[in-house]
Amino acid sequence: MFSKACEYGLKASIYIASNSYDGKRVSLKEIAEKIDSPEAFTAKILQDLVRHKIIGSVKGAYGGFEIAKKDIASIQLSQIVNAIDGDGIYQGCGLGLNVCDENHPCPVHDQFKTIRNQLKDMLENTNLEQLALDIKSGVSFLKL
Amino acid sequence: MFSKACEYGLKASIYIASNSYDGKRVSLKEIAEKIDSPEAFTAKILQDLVRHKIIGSVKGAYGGFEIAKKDIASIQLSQIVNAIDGDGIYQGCGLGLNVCDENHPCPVHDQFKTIRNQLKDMLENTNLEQLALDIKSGVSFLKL
DNA sequence: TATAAATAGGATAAATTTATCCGAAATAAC
DNA sequence: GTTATTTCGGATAAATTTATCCTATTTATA
Repeated sequence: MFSKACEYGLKASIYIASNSYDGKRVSLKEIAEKIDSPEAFTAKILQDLVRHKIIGSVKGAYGGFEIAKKDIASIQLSQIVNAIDGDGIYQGCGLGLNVCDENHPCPVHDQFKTIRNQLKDMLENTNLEQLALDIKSGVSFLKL
Repeated sequence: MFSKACEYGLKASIYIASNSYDGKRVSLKEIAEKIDSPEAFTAKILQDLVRHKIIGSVKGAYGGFEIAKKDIASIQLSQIVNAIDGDGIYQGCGLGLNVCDENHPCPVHDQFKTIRNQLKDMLENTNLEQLALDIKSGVSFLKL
C-alpha cells in the first residue's frame, strides 16, 4: 500500500506526536528504536517531513524532533502520505493509466473509485492526536 | 497500490479475456501493443500467470495466450493480484508491522481494516467477463 | 572557549523492481 | 524435413527504493 519510507514516516510522526503531547522532544536514535526502523534511513525521512513543515527539529545538544502541541490535532495522515509518497494512491488510476476518468475509464475505474475515495477520506480525516493518545494509553503499538 | 507487474498482468488478462470471448488467441506482441506495456517484461508476467493456471498458452506458429471461454466469468481479479503481488495489500498491516491484530493493533488498524476489507471484497467479486465486455463494447479502455 | 550531542546533507552501497536480450523448445504450414 | 512463428527460461542490465557512512553545522553545557 505505502512505501517503506511512508510507513516509517507515519510511525515516526505518531511517536513524535505522542511525546510532544507531554512536551517531550525526542531524538532520531530514540525514534528509530521505538518504531523499529533503520536509523540513517529514518533520518532522511524526518528531514523530508521537516522540509514540509509537518514536524519541527532542533539541532545540537538536547535537540531532536517535535510537533507544536497546538498542531498535533490538525495534522492529518494525508499530509504525511502526500509528503512522502505523493497523492498517487488515492488520485491515480488503479491500473496505472495516464488518463483515466469518467470519459475515458480504465476497466476497473468504477470499482476503484469507491475504495480510493474511502482511503482518501480516511487519510484526510485521521489526525495525529487520536493515534498518539492510543499509543500513550497502550491501546495500540508501533512495533513488535 | 499495485506493482507495475501487477498492473500489466491485470490489463493483459482483461485483453486476453476480451479476445478469448470471441475465440481469438492473442500473441505476446499484440498484447503488449494493446495494453502499452514493455514486451519482454510482459512475457515474464504472462509466464507467471500461465504457471498459476490463470491463463493458458500455446507455443509455436499461430500460438499465443487464451482463456477457456467457460472460465472467463469465474476468474476474479484477486486471483491475478495474488499470483503477482501476493495478498499483502489486503492482508498485511497498513504500517508494515509483522504482528497487527485486534489484540496488538497498530495505530491505524481500525481505520485500515474497513478499507482493506472493501478492497478485498471488490477484488474477490470482480471477474474478467464484466471487464472484458466493457472493453469489447468500447465502454472502457486499456491504454491512452 | 572547548566539548559533547544532535540534526543536515552529500556520497555511496545494497536490495528490489522493472526491463531487455538471446538461445532453446514447440508447433503449424509448406 | 525445413522454415517461420511463437512461448519458455536463463542471464543480464537499468532504474528505483531502501539503507549506510561520513562530514559539516548547530546548540547547550561546563
